[in-house]
Amino acid sequence: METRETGRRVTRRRARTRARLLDAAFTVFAAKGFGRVSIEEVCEAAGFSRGAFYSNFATLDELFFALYQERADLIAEQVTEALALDGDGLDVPATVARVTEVLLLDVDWLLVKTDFLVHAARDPGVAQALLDHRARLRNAIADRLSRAKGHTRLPAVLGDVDSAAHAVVAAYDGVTTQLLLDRDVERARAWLGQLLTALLTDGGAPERAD
Amino acid sequence: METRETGRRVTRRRARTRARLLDAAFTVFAAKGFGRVSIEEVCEAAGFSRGAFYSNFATLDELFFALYQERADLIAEQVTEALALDGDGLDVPATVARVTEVLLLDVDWLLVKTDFLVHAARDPGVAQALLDHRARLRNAIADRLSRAKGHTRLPAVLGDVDSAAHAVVAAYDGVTTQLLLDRDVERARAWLGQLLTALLTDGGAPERAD
DNA sequence: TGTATCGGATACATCGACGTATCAAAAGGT
DNA sequence: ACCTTTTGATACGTCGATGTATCCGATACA
Repeated sequence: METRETGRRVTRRRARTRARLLDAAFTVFAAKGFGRVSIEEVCEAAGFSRGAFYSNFATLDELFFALYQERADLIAEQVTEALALDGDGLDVPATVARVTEVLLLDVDWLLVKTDFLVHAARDPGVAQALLDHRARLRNAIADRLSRAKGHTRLPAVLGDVDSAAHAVVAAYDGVTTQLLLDRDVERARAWLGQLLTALLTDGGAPERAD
Repeated sequence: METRETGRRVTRRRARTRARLLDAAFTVFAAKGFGRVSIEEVCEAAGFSRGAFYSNFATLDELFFALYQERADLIAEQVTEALALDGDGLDVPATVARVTEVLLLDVDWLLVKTDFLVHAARDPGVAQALLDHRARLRNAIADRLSRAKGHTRLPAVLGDVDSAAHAVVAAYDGVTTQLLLDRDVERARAWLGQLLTALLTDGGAPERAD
């Protein structure tokens, strides 16, 4: 009778509609941009009326935040996995290729993510969430690099592995920007691979056994 | 409304109000984001009523586009200037410092620019304009690099100067993304400088005369 | 199966933004 | 100074989006 801690009595249906709303929101946001989407459009795309929305979210911002977090966690997981596939002996080109594939998988996601960036840039709370997510990714990369230390060496200017991880993220963001404009995923992947190789191997020269 | 070809009889007042509208728009867009700004807000910030707006622009998109082009041309000019200051013998750190200063001058501009990117990503025509602007910048950089060739050498993976110019732009975009979130301009400048140095000098090792 | 609660649909009132039509003042030419 | 054209202000009608209040069907649990 009480709905104290363990929550509501009915949760199966609720979870389903919430998920459907998030999925629909992703599609609609990707197509039109967060700033040009109304609550009603999202509901329509999900096959609900606005009642369902207001029962699950207070505002469109809230839904956007939930959507971002859901997908961002998914990506973070995939990246961590792609990083872990090698043993300790970091095969730079192969790992770079795997990670690149995950990061530049879906242009729609990049669109939504950039919308979210613009949104976060004007709201300190949201910005913090995004910074946290980025830090998580960076740490995964830094861990990977430091585990491989001794097997491969990094360029001098990038000093510690943290700087190197920062550089990787910056390269990713930079390539993303161009990709949003020309929509050429293959080229972006190749280009990101080249950039990361240049950054992570000493001088970018073809590998020498040492 | 039609815009006549030859003779506007009155242009002084018109030019002034147009400029004031653009300035006000910049402020308002930077503060709230393009997607959350109404025509009336822009007019109010400029000290006009909506009549003035509709007399000068057909839609908010049109104003946004005009605003972007105005400021982007200004930046391109400044960058070109900063690139030309050296003789032929490209002093990498000094030039990088100058360009970095120009590119990361104003966070408000970066906010507006990123809004514009998001906007362009969903409109092929606008995207083309942005791509053109980026190409102009890239070419200025590539020219600079090729003029300096023989004095300095580039890392092998970046091959031709065009790739190097691409890398510079990508680094800029990447650093911008982080800057939008943490708003630390000084750190961003230092970081961009470090990145560009790592990319443009061979392996990032201290320069050797060759 | 009964029943109390939950979840989503519907209807309604409100509000803000938009675009236009019209008007008065300003500006420029002569 | 006069007259014409431009330019920005005002007033109006419209439309879409929002949030809420209410209601009915669905769902879990006894």
